Amino acid sequence: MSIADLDDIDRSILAELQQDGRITNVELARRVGISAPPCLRRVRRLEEMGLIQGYHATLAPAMLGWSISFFVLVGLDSQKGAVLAEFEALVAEWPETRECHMIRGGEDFLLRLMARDAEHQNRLTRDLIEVAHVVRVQTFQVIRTSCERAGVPL
Amino acid sequence: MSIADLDDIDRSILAELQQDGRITNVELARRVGISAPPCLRRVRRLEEMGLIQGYHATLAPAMLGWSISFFVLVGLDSQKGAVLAEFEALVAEWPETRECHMIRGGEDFLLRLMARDAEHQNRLTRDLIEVAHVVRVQTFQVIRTSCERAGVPL
DNA sequence: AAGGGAACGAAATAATATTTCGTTTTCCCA
DNA sequence: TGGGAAAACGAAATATTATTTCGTTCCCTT
Repeated sequence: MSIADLDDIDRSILAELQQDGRITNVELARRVGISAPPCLRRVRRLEEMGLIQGYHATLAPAMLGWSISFFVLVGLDSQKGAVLAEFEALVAEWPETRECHMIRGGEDFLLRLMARDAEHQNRLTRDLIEVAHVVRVQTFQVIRTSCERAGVPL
Repeated sequence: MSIADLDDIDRSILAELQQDGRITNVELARRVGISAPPCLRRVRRLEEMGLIQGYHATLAPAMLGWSISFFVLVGLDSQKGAVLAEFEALVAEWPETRECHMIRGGEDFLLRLMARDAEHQNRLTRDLIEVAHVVRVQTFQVIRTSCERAGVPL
């Protein structure tokens, strides 16, 4: 039940499903060079092993009214576990929070948020500054994204 | 052909597919309260409109040997269009590059990279510094990710 | 109120997923 | 190195799902 149990066919399956999560099992089997039943068994096994965590449609943010994406470096006045966990729990409740990474290298957290417009973004930034223990906030507005690959290199 | 053409059922479909991209059309139709044929027609329409850009399996990076994720703030010595485009094209060729955002707010780019181990990460960071026009590099190593939501708020 | 376009849904058909089971391959271990 | 068990395979049968067809309904406009 580890990476060692993966052969080339498994890796091909993962690559194909990462590329197209709605490919049919028949087509997937054809591409990786085995018949449908064992292919499906492999997919189920990869899911059960937790290697495949789920399947998601990728939507177009701008077309849905979420035209602003921005990152925020956040510094807290304490690195105690309870303070960090409290911060994480609070920002995770905001629907605009897409990612919250605890980091090493200058500040404590790097967030990615989405906003419907500039006013919305301003409100989010102000709200963030008001959060308990937050002492520094540095915003990086995304102008354009030239590369956005889902998942892992395969 | 815009967001105005979306009704509540369309939004429900998008939310369901963002949550589970491999749900069957029958189940999707049941959840959004219509029968299968019109549901499928709506999905196809949303795909053609570009609102649904694709479907992807979400894999477990650590289990596949990609245990390190890190962000890098990159500053260049020029903001000329050709220089920016050249940088984007170069880092996009690296398989370890997952995201490359041009940003406003302190530096020029924010990258997200993945590495197999610390040595690999060091090599990537050194390579980045050697890239033409790069004058500043600040690395933020991801210690833990408490929130990672795909897509947009719905 | 009548006409027309768009969307719906039941039913039929096509395609795909999944199970079953006999065969082949792989991998230990004597 | 040979034998045997376990695992994986794939053809075929079955179950489920996707997709098309087509008659009906619902609006919306005039």
